[in-house]
Amino acid sequence: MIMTSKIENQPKKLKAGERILIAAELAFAKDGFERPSLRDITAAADVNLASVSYYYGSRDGLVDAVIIRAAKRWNVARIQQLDRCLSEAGGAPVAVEKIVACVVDPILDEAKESEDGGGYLGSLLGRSMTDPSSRMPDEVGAVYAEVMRRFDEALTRSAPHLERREIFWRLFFGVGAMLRIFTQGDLLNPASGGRSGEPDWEWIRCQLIRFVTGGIEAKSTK
Amino acid sequence: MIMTSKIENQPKKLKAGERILIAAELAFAKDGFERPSLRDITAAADVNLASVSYYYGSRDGLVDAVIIRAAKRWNVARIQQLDRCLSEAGGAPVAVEKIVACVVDPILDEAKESEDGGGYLGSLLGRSMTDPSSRMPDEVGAVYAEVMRRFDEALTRSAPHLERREIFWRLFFGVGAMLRIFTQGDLLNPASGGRSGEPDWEWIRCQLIRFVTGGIEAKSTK
DNA sequence: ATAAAGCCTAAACAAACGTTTGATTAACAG
DNA sequence: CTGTTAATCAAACGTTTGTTTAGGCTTTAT
Repeated sequence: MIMTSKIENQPKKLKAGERILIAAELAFAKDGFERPSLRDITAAADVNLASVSYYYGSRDGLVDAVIIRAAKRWNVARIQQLDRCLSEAGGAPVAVEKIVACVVDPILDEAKESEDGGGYLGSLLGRSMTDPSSRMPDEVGAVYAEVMRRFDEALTRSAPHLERREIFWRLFFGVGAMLRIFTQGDLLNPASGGRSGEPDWEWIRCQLIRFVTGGIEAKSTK
Repeated sequence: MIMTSKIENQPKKLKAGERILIAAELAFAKDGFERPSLRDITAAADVNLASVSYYYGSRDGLVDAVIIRAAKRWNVARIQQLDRCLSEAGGAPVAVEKIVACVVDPILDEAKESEDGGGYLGSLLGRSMTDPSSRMPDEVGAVYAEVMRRFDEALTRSAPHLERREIFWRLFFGVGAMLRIFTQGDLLNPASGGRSGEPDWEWIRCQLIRFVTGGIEAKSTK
């Protein structure tokens, strides 16, 4: 018989490899790359423990896969948004503020839309760049290099007062400022400073972009 | 006999509790709060494994102790430097740049002087604020609150264009920018961007301070 | 239908972990 | 000295870890 085996193939039923990836991404973002055990992850994904070895070879392989997937997703979105800005400007330099937005928006958007409101997925980025256990896989290093090259190119035109290495470091600092939103646990929740009911993503975004833009536009140390 | 028991009490021979703390601080800064095992740490400290339980109750207790020790050290230095600036200004508002220096210098100085050049001790701060496993102990939360209050007070006078919550968030971003120096592993080493022989701490410090100052002085979103 | 490949699973593996124990040694007070 | 407390130690405890095994099930191709 044909129909008996699987009743339906609705979106709920992904293959084990995918389900692991999704569960692992959430677990790593929440608790770091070290703490979640494969038993935790596979239980959440509702797959067998051995599937991790089958699909990713080892736990480290799974960590790499999660990082690669997220990094590509973010960096593709960054370059797309930058290209859009560049074509809109039609040859003229793009405002620094807009370039900064291209760097941070893909991350903030994803965090904003994350249903648990905590920006777990955004915090994954923070961890993937800060955790000692996350050795940057070569595959994703190349993607970052390309992104860096593109933004360096754009800022060379939009912030001509800066030296080359200053552009690099100030972008670097800007990313650090953004990561801080995610890596400080329960700061987006109420009771921090003001009694804001829920994290006001748009306000924070404005604040971040203005801060980073101000930092980049600050005068050179030449 | 009296003299036979201990030949000398030179600085090399600290008590086990201290030696654990020192070894653990280095290990946690290098590899995060999760990875180093108590066997690694006690071996490096040249003490018995059970000493951790004896002095700190548990592994979590040791993590807390390391964080508390470092956080107090840094925050005391920050407030001291701020007080010095305030008294030098003699009632007038202190330049934003100087306030920023008070926040970052205690960390940068310690990293600079760290013999292995990698700023491991500075990276400990980054981890203590980013790692999911490092729940901020209450004892150190109070210290941070005091530091925050003092710097908020100073910036209210030196950056009067900002709302209260803007001051908070921009300081927050500034710390994130600083942390980035430490949490990106081998970026301070050569082969990154320029072929600088060794990390030029003074240049990086200037760059960081200028970036953060520019971010804080950027116009309000009011 | 039969074979082959891909996918999934329960069970077991050895290794490493944090913690506890009980005994031994050092420090010190009366 | 004697007695008491603090500090250190080797050894073992019970869990939990990532990984492997061997086999069953499903799908695809011949």
